[in-house]
Amino acid sequence: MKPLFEDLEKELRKRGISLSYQRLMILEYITKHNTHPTAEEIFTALNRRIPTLSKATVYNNLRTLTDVGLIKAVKIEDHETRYDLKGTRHGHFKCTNCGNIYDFCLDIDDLTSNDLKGFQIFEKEVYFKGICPQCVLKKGNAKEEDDE
Amino acid sequence: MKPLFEDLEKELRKRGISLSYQRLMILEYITKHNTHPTAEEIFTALNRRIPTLSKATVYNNLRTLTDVGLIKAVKIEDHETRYDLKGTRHGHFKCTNCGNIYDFCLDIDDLTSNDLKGFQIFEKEVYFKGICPQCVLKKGNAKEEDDE
DNA sequence: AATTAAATTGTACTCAATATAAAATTAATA
DNA sequence: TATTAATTTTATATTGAGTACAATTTAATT
Repeated sequence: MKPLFEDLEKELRKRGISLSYQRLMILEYITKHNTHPTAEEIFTALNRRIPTLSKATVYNNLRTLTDVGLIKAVKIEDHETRYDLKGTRHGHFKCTNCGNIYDFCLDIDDLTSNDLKGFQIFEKEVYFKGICPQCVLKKGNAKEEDDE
Repeated sequence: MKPLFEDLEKELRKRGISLSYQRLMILEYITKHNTHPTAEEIFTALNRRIPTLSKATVYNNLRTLTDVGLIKAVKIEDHETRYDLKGTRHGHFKCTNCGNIYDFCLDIDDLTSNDLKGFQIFEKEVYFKGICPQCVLKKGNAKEEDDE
C-alpha cells in the first residue's frame, strides 16, 4: 500500500504534474481496482475518506491523468466512460448481461492494415461485446430470464 | 438513387420494422455518406428537406436501426456518437487533428485471445487514433500550428 | 375504407461532463 | 521556514447529447 503510493508519486513527478492528495487517491483507486471504474464510482468511493471531495475534482484529474498518459478512457458503452491504467496492452470485453468489463491479452502490435499506409498510429483500442462465462451458465439454467 | 432507396425499403421490411419517410431518409443518409455522421449532422442535413423533422425522431430511428442491426454506433471519442452501416467488417481510424474517421479493412475474425475461452463474443470493435496522411503533411510544413 | 398499431413531433427533462471564480493547497524562492 | 507564485480544489452554474412523455400523424392490417 505504502510502496504503491510512493510509486504513484514518482510517476506523477516524472510527468511534471503536481501531486495533490486527491490526485494521488484517484490514481491509487484506479491502480488498485481493476474494475475499470467510472468517475461516479471513484467519487463515491473516495468521498467516504475525503468528505470534501468534489466531483469536478474527479473529472479534472481523470482528464489530467489521461492527458499525461497514465490512464486511459474505456468507452465501450454509451454514457459510461470508465478508466483503466495505461501501459498494459490488452483488449476489453464487456458482458452485456452483467455489465462487467474483462481484460484480455492481445498482441495489439500485430494489428495493422494495408489501408493505413502513411497514417501515424498513436493509439489502438479493441472492444468486444458478448456474454461472459458466468452469465452463459446462468442463462443456460434459466432461459426464461430474458431481461435486458 | 432510386434503386438504393428501394433496397433500403427491402432491408427494413426484412427486419419487420415499418418504413416511414423519415426512417428511410435517415438510413439513406448514412448509406450515402461514408463520413460516419453524428445524430446532429443527420438532423441538420435532413431538416432542410424535411422542415418538420424532430431531433427525437433522428435519435429514435438511430436506436431502432441499431437494434435491428442495420447500422452501428461508432464511439471513439467522448460525446461524439457517430453511425456507420453494419455488415462491412473494418476498423475505424480517427485523426485527432482533422477529426475525420477513416475505415480500414481488417480481418476481425482473426482477432481472438486465449483469455476468452468460454466467452460468447457477439461484437468486435477496433479503434485506432493518430494522424492521417494529409495532416501529417500539413503538420510537417507548419509545425507552429499546435492547435488541438 | 376503417381499424389498429407504430412512428413522429415538440416539449420538458435527465445527467454526465465542463466552465468559472473564489478559497485552499502545493511548489518555488529567498 | 516564511513568502510569493502557480496549481488545485471546491461549489455552483451551465452545457449539450440523449431520453421520456403525451398528443398527433402516419403506416400496416382487415
